[in-house]
Amino acid sequence: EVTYNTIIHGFCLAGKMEDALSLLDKMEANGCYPNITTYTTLIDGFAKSRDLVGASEIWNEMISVGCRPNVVAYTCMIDAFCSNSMFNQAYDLLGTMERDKCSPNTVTFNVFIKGLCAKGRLDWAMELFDEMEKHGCTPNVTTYNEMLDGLFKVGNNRNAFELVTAMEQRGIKFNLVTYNTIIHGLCTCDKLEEALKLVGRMVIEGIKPDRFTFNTLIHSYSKQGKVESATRLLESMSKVGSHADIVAYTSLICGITEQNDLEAASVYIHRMISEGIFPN
RNA sequence: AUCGACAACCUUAG
Repeated sequence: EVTYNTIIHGFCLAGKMEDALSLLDKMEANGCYPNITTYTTLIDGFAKSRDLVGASEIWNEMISVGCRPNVVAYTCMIDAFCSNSMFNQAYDLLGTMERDKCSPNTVTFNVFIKGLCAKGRLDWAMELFDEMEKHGCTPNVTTYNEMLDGLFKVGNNRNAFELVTAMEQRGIKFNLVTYNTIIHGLCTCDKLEEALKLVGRMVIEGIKPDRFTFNTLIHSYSKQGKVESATRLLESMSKVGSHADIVAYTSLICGITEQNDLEAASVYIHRMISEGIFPN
């Protein structure tokens, strides 16, 4: 079963849900019984493909063969509802979990909060954020990162920075994503100097800026017309082990093009191609 | 009172 599960997981990651399903059929035909992991893998795959019908079909099959959903299965199904913006159904399922003596955990709430944040439903996300403690689920750094990102993206920088302060007070260690999220938030409101200060701070903390960090800054510099700085950043990436990728080049080239410097733009297009990165 | 191996959450351009 593990072998089947692993391959099914591979198909799900590739978004090839038809192949995943035919493998499920095959495993059943060969006398292998799908287990809870098989079902959660498939439900998660459908959730990520935003295919609620597919997810529900697996869910129903799981129930009909007498396989009891566990916390992962419920969480994946909540994810499926959330990716379809069906938050009321997701919330109902959260209630079902409690009744089913299958308590949600921090990941369950994180999935729900992520879905709400993705749709700008920060009001509801903040409620859940408060509510999860009452369910015995402590927000972790991922929870905070999701909330921060959501708050910045709806332009609620004030609450975002309050949350940053709260994290510091509660001793939540910032990770790479935390820094990248805040840096992105600062860049979005053109506070590039503040963003650079944070880069300095993360380095001091021993956290290496990655391509998300660089790309965010390159985009921001390009947008502000500071193409030289953007270029310098892109050039420096390889020195710290992050290879410039399609996002870095696209951001820089957009900036250069804004300046009507088409020759420079074509230089970078050729360079990215020579590095095996093809413009899309 | 679990041999081991498989499943769920966060950040970047367009």
